Amino acid sequence: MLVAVTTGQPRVMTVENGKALPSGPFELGHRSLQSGLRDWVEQQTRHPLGYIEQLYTFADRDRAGDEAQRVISISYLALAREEQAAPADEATWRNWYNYFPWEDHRDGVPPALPGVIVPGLNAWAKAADNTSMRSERQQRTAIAFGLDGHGWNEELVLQRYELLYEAALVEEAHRSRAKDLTLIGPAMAGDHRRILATGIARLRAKIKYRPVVFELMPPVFTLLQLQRSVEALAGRLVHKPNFRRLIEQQELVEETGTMTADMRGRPAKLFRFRHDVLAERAVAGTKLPVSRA
Amino acid sequence: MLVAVTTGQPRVMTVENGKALPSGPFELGHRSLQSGLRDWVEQQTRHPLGYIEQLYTFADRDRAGDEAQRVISISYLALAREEQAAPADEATWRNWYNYFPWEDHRDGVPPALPGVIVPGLNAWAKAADNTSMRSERQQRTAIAFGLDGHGWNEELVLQRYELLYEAALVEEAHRSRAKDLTLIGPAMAGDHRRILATGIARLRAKIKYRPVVFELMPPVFTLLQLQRSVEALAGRLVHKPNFRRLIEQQELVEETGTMTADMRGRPAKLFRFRHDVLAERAVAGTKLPVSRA
DNA sequence: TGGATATATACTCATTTCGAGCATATATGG
DNA sequence: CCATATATGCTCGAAATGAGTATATATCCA
Repeated sequence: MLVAVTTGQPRVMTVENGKALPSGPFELGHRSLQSGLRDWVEQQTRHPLGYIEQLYTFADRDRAGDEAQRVISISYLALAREEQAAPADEATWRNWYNYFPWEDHRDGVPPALPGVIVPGLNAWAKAADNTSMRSERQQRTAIAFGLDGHGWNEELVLQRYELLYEAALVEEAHRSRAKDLTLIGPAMAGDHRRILATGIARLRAKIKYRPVVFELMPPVFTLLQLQRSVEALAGRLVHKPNFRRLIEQQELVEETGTMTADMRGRPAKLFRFRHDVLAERAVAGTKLPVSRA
Repeated sequence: MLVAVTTGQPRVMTVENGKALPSGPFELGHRSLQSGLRDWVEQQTRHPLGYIEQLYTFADRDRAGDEAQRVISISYLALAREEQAAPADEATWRNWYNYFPWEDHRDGVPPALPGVIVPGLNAWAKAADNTSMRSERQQRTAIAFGLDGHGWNEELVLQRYELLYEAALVEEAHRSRAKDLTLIGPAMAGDHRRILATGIARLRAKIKYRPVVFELMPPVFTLLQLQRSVEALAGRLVHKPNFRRLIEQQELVEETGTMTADMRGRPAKLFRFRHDVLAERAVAGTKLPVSRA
């Protein structure tokens, strides 16, 4: 799962007309899985890769049809700067909110939430066999989707996807697509959408305590651009003065001396990431003000 | 990697006379890797498993000698209550600080740190080829081991182990064990000690925001016992009143109504974990006051 | 030319959280 | 009865956090 941010939107590299994440067989002859992966992706996409992190290893039986030969899939999260050349054939960048329309709260609560999802999940909860199961489904729904006083928690991406899967509100949950339910968002091959949800959750958690956003930024940027990137990933807006306060007091960036031009509004200072903090803080922690309740 | 806490010490299940972590081939015929693992461990150790989490998947070439057939190893972290019957043959619980004597700061700075480790790492740093490499090694050492004003960070277990490995201060780093260096702590088979370090780091990070400590506690416990377990894992002491404040104000536990007896000092209330918070908070977050700087 | 508008940047303030110390209560052991 | 060990409750100041306000400097367009 390869992520970038452009024009204020989080993008993910897809293949097969947006129906799958890039994947490939493991090549022998590399020192490690990571280096093998890096070579493979850079060759496929002509993008230099920044940060790479392992997501999860699957070997579940119901993934591939046949029993005898089980495939082990190791999923990765990688960050890149999109700017450069177009991706290789077949591969395209897609806004990840295409696949998770309920996850973008930057312009308020997405219409699909009160419109389709909440009613659908309520119906699913009511359809449970007994009372305790019903109330458990109700509670999980309320926590995951921030209903009755629970507040939206942007990190619960995977829990939300799994609820929708259990409630059969996403296409992947159906073997045969006969149902006349309103299904939410386009499906992807296999469990690729689940991997996507895992990666988004991981990234949303990580930007709060590791300086990984900078892997997604161009070499030089304004503080507002940085803020927009964080907001794109988190799917929610942050308080501008507080954002700047945190960035500056942690000395994550330094001024380049130059300013933006050709923009609406007052020109902004351009900053660059202080790469020396990687040594100090990659390890020791950072914080971004994506609120926590 | 199977973890428990008894008599105030963090233990890990080992085999081969403490030289290896339990491991086994993947059995087909299970629904998923996790369920397969759970069955396997419960059968091997006769311990019911609580929490399970995937650690990391390796397939590095230098792990097994031969090239043609590469083994993929998926490591897991699992938590259990030790109380019950003795483990199966060959398997024994060991204090994990046997393998990482420099990680236990509950009684102050371990003597091995100023005695052997810091001098060893300094020598290694000085032996670097050029100035920038020297200062980089110095800085990594200072951050990881909390030297010159950096403060001890208990989560950097893996970084510390890797430094010691790079500096060839642990036995695993030597193919031939000819060197006359003072080597620190007993080695384990393959990269098992590295897996252990990864697991400890993960667990130390996790107890701060997820209620996983309770997986290691008996059904009923005092607040001090709970505190001692946290301290055992974290390798550092916590402030008692603040610890109690956090536990109580988050309503993680409830009184059983009974008290301890046969103890020195004033009898303490016994508590049990409120399992309902798993629904609310397993997902939404918790905090423990293991300090962060 | 002069608002309207958009962005940049600086400062303030109340609330919450956190780390640390102090005080008191109730047991055991001699 | 006193030393000691543990339990439990309270206070206080420093730091972090969330939210609001004010001012500066651009562009756009009537």
